[in-house]
Amino acid sequence: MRYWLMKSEPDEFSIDDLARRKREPWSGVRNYQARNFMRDRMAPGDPVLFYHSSCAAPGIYGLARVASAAYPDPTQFDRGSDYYDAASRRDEPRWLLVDVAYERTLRAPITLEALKREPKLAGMLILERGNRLSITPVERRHYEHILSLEPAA
DNA sequence: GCCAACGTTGGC
DNA sequence: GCCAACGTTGGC
Repeated sequence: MRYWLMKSEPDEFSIDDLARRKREPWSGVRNYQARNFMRDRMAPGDPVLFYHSSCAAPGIYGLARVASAAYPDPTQFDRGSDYYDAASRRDEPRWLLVDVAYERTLRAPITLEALKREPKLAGMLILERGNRLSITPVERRHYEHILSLEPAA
């Protein structure tokens, strides 16, 4: 089992949206490294940290799980979609997605600011300078430490 | 295959 | 809105 962090802009799709939908095809990934993670490394059941980016308080807002194997992202063939890719062919799809299932919303978000303050999280990809990858693997010890930062119920 | 130009991401 | 960082594109 592997652990992951997946970014989403809450204006586009937030943890609350996922809570309503329960399960969502993670469409729109247009980066080869992120695609390869989904294709080669992700497996159903893998835990996911749901991260809000490009917002007032970026950080981890909830927990989810990978809910399918990778399969072709239909938006790449949809001319009306922002994610349309004219160069991708149906017989050889360039972009893939996985379904993501809602697990729960954190009692309080663990902000990027808070993550940066944790010496034990040094080396996490999300904290590395210039990292823009929308899907990153997370070490188990980092995942567990992050959960330990959640305020008690 | 190099690399400059360009586009995008995402924190601030 | 700015801009640093980084990925992609395309001319050569």
